[in-house]
Amino acid sequence: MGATKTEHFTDRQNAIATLAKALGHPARVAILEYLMKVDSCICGDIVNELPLAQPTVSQHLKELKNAGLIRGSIEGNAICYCIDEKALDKLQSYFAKISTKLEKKKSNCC
Amino acid sequence: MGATKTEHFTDRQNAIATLAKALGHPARVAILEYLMKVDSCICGDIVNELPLAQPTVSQHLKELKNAGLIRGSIEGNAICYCIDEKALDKLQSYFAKISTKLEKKKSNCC
DNA sequence: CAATTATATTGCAATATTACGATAAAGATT
DNA sequence: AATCTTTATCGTAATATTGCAATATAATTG
Repeated sequence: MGATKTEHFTDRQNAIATLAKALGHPARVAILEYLMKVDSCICGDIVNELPLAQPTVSQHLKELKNAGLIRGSIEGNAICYCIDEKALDKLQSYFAKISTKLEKKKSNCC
Repeated sequence: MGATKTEHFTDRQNAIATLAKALGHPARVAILEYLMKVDSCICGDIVNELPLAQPTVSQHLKELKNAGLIRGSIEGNAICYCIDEKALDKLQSYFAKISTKLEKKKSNCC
């Protein structure tokens, strides 16, 4: 055991979980926010912004990329990372939908 | 190593990461959606809805509760779980803010 | 082409998560 | 009170994550 039983859940549930999991670490939230802050996707220097060693940051970037939250394009010998809006829109619309549904119900319980 | 260095990040970043992490497993997304679907917070039978053993579900519920996404109240010998709207509003407004910011920028890169 | 710069990968240790059987706890039912 | 129902906890195995030093890779500069 120890491995998530993804096959038992819907694609949609797995997709949301994958995105959420990618943001389930403060370093990755910080990376996202840094990419938001700088106007264009400044290449590099994400490492300098974070209180973590370069290999660790590289790994977090990889996870964000695997989840589809950021893209990286080679720019000389540096790499230019930027946010993938589609993934964030997915999260945004998911939670927006939930919030409006909750609004309607105004929980008749607890 | 292996432990997240939360102390190096802002409270806000940690808070978002905690909520996101809690939804970083499809079973917990499924639980949330089930609680949305049933009108009132039906007590019990979450176990029957999920393809996981009872102790596993109990553990997932605990994590959702610890993250503040759900609340549980004792109702006889059963327990009535329901969504905590505040936590979901936090996520909703976070991603809404990000989406509008991204909209404005229309990424001048990559 | 040697040295530098920027990022990725490897390998590994520490810790966390996932899953479940067995069992406990606590109220409900008979 | 004995049993049933419902949920939690314990113990444990399998796997995943986090973090970093060392090293590799690849483009850039001198």
